[in-house]
Amino acid sequence: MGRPPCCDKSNVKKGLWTAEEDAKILAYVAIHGVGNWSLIPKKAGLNRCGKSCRLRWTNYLRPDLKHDSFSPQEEELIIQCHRIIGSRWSSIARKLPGRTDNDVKNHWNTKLKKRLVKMGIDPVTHKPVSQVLTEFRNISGHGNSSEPFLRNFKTEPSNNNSILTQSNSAWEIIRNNTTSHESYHNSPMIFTNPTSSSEFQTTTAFHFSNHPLNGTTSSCSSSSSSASITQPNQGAQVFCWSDYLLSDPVLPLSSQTQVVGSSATSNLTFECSSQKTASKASGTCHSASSFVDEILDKDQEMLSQFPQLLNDFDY
DNA sequence: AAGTCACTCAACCGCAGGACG
DNA sequence: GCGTCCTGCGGTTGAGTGACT
Repeated sequence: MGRPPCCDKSNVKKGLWTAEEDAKILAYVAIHGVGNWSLIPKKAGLNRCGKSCRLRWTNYLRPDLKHDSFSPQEEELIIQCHRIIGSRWSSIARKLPGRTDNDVKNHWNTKLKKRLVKMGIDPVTHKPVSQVLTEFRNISGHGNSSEPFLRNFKTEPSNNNSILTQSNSAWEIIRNNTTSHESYHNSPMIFTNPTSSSEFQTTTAFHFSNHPLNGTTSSCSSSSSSASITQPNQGAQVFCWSDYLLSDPVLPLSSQTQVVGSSATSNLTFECSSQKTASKASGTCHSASSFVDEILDKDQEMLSQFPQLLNDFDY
């Protein structure tokens, strides 16, 4: 059972705001200040949802907002921030005085993303598209582009943007070419750590072509500046990935409790720079850890290594 | 001039988390 | 601990508008 609606939607006005409605909001806020948005429509004489009033104030009426176009410096900052933290628009907007998260989000989606695509840069990973595709091919271990999920990666040599005209990014193509089950069983899943900068960006790909559910073995690889690209089955350290599947409702328990390490049944490897992770991964399975724990560990590791990078953002 | 298309951006939606009783 | 309310957030939608045919 979901939450009840914040207001009677059948009786509230929707759509664009009139100057009169704006004036009512401004007058009310000037006297009473912001807050208690659910009461404002009634008190200010507006036939609007309180949430809508808050949004109108936050995104348009606030006196500290800029309404001019984005400067090149602001655009550069958005791109840099997006590269580091991804689509956390509110955090990015806090770096841009006078801009709202909605402004930043819209500007990214309508201008900056397309600009990067035109430049041949994947707007998700902020890497050159060619590099993303090369890494994908390498990581997947499927150099043969006749693989169904790789067909879209065939590019016209004369048109560097041919891929991206079909979708927003190589990342999306990868996602779009996999159903949820395909991604589990047949296709690589690539994760980009949103808290990493360009220099420290970590792209991790898990290749489940030999998922236990298929009755065979599994492979996994990770690539980053601090963790070099490792082809499946070539990793130096054994990664007990099945630990992370213990609570996976999709998988039968018997398939999830695969033992690796000395076991020959798994070829899965995971190379990483974290000593903590490495020690955890070497030999013994750490069944108490979870995938989330691993990500948090990674965040902590990054925080300790590059505190000045992450201090700029609110988490 | 009229119709179509593409783009922009204001606004909406649903979800999550915190505060509070 | 639980339910409710409020607020913040990110994704998505659709009206408005200009460019193009």
